[in-house]
Formats: sequence, C-alpha cells, structure tokens
Amino acid sequence: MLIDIIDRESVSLGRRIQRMKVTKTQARENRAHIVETASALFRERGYDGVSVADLMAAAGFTHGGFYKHFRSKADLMAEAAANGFLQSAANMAEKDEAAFVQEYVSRKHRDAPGHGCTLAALCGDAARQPEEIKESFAAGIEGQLATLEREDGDLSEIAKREARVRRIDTLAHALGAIVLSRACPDDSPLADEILEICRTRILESLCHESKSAKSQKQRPRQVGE
Amino acid sequence: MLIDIIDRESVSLGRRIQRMKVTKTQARENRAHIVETASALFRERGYDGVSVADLMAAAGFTHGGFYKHFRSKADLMAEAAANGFLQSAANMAEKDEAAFVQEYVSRKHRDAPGHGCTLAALCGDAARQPEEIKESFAAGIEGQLATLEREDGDLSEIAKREARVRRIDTLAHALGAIVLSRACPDDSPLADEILEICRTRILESLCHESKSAKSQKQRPRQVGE
DNA sequence: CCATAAAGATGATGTTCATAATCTAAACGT
DNA sequence: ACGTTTAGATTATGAACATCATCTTTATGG
Repeated sequence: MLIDIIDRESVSLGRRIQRMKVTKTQARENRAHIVETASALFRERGYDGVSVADLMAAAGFTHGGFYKHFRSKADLMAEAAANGFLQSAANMAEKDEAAFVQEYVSRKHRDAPGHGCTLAALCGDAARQPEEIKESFAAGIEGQLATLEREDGDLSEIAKREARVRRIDTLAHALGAIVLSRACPDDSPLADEILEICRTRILESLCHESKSAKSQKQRPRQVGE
Repeated sequence: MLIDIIDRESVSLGRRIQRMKVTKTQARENRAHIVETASALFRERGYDGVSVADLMAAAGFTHGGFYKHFRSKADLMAEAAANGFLQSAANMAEKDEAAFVQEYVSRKHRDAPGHGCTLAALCGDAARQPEEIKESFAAGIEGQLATLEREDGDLSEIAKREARVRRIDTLAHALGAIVLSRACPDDSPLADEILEICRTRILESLCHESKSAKSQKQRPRQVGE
C-alpha cells in the first residue's frame, strides 16, 4: 500500500514509463500502436493466443486502458485485420504477380508470420469468428487482388475477368502452400518440399498463361478509357 | 447428439446417465468415442474453442473422467488429429485425384468442417502448437499423399517423383481454396467464386498433366517389382 | 466370492480471461 | 485560470479454464 503510493510518485525518478496524461495526438498514436502491435501478435499467436492484458503489455500499457480505445476485443480484431491488409497492400504495390509469388511462397515468409500475410496467418481462425470479422477478411482478399489489378486498365473485359480468375487461383494456391508448410515441424524436409514444389509450379503456370495473355492484349482496345 | 447421450445405458433409472462401472471393452469404446467426438469438435471450433468439459459433455460424460483416459488435453489433440487423418484416408481410398479434388473443393466440404479434412480445418491452429502435434500433421500429410499413391506401383522412379510433386501441389492448392473460402462471410459470392475457380483450374491442370504422364507410363518398366 | 483396480462422477484447485468500476492527473476548452 | 474531459493505472468481478483429489460403484482376476 504505502509502497504503492511511493512507487506511484516515482515519475521523477524515471521508474514509471508513462505516468502523465498524454496529449490528444499522443493518444491517437498510442491507439495506432496498439492496433499494430495487435496485428502482429495475432498473426503470431492467433486470436485466442493473445489476451487483452498480453497485448497491452506488449504495447507498453496496462490492460485497463484498453476499453478507452476499443469497445471489445472483437472490435480490435477486426481493426487489426484491416490494418494488416493495408500493410500487405502497401508492401505489395509495385510488384507483379511473379514477384509476389516469389516473396510469398518463401521460407522467410513462412517463418515470420508476425510480419507476413494476415490472410495466411489467420484465415483458419477467421473461419470461426463472427461475421463482422469474416467481412473484414473478404475485403482483405479483394484488396489483395485489387493491388495486383493496377495494370489491367487497358485490357478487355474478358481479359480482366481472366486476370481476376488467375489471381484468385494464385492467391489460394500460394496461401495453401504457406499454411500447409507452417503446420509441419520446425525444420522438417516436408515443410520445405511443399514450399519449393508449390513455388515452382505456381510460377510455371503463371508464365504458361502469360503467353496466351499476350494474344489477348493485342486485341482491339475497348471503347471506355 | 442428444440421442447419443440418452441412448447411453440409461437402463438403470434413466436418471444418472452412467452410474455403474463399465466393462473393459466398454471403456475402450468410450475412449474411442471421446477421441472421435474431439476430432470433429476440434475441426469445428479449433483447439482453443473446445474445453475439456465441453468435449466430455458432447461425448456424454462429465469432465472428471477425462484424465483417466488421457494425460493432457494436448495428448488428446494429437490423438484426435491422427484419428482424423485415418478417417480421411479411409474415406479417400478408391478415389483418383480428380475425384478427390471434386469432393474436396466443394461447398459441401467447406460448410461441414466437422466432417471434413483435419488438415484444412486445423492447419492454422497446428502451426502454433507444440512440435508433437506438428509431427502428427506432417504424418497426416504424408498419409494423405500415400493413399493416392496406391497405383504408382508400375511407374518409374522419375515418374513417381513427378506424381508426388503433383500431389503435394494439388493438396496445397485445394486446401488453400477451402481455407480461403471459409474465411469469407457465410454466403458471400466471393467464397463460392474462390471455390469454383480453384476447382476448375486444379482439374484443368490435372488433365493437362495426364497427357504427359501417359508417355511416362509407356516407358520400359524398372527392374524392382 | 473376495479384493482390488479402475471408470466415471463430483467438487475443488489455482489460474487466466474479458470486461467494468474507480482513481489519477494532465490536457484542453472556455 | 479553472472546471471538464479523458488516457491510462489500478483494482475488482465473475466466468471459464485445465488439472487434481476424492468418492462410488462394479468389473474382473484370483
């Protein structure tokens, strides 16, 4: 008790990290920091593997303040997922599909889920979460597809449709490789085998298609810009 | 389910469900029943979504007896996974790859994880579980591959290797389609789109290969039987 | 038949969890 | 400058959890 009181006042001594009230922008930054910490932590340990207290401690706070920022843990889960998808999109801009596959279906990605694709890390969990979160995931999938669509502008509608089909297929394929590989023991040969086989084959089927895609691109342009 | 519980030896008075001690074989059956119930329940709700009490209640028992059968929840998790893989293998015998894909990448499978592939339902969870369980999953993957290998007997070593490559790739691809589709809202068009696109494309690439595979099969047979 | 081992019921263990209530002091509107 | 807000700390609450200890009953081996 007494110790508590003394401890409390030890700001001056540099013990308590954050004893003073923070400015409004500081609070916004703190909030963003919590969301980002959550985003990574959830990817590493799953939704059930991270408690509110865990998370707040990882972000450098005590758990009590959590509900000043979020209505519930589920709320944060949705927000953290959205944040993860934004990160992915930002990271994936300026990359074509082949480069995406190279990076996605790699040991590096597999072994660092906290810095990797939210979809791959949490789709298993998302399947059992309330609709709200599944919607965030569907939006994330569409977003992932959209970031690869930037160069489709001058394609015919048919070619666009084909491009979408190819991208959905590629995403599912690459994601399957990662999640399957992650389910294997830490340095099992099988885990690496899966990764290498799938990477090779996805890339093969991509350049397979780029041939027929070329003929599509030479078609007469559509009217719309 | 309810019927199951009532069904159980309610002979005595109908009040106490299972008050008398059971015979040795009965106990073995009970144990097997617990494992099977767990296998389905875990697939539906994930490892963290099922408590020991939940599970035992679903199997028609109270939670206390659990530790007479299993050393820990983790122990059961491994056993339930193994059981799930056996079920899959049994269910998949007598099917070729195309038939497997047809059934696997379907709405029916997606919407009934409790009766479906353990790999697809739990690989996300398995990735965060102790090595013991990951080993069970690796064995499950090899088993899944093996059940499709039964007709490879007369292929050359090279062709066998190619067949394995194709199967690993197909499995990852199909699994990716299911887990991705499951992460979407319950009747979102995207969920169905993913499934249909992937099913079509996996089947396409399978029959693509069967052409080149035929030429392989006509090669001179190897010496070993 | 009897002694015992063991399945399963019941209830307790101590922990961890999400969420809420209260407290604090500083930031900010006025 | 002052009263109101409010971020964040602290502590409380009540549920759920895995695991244990104990008790009851009866199969089963001798």
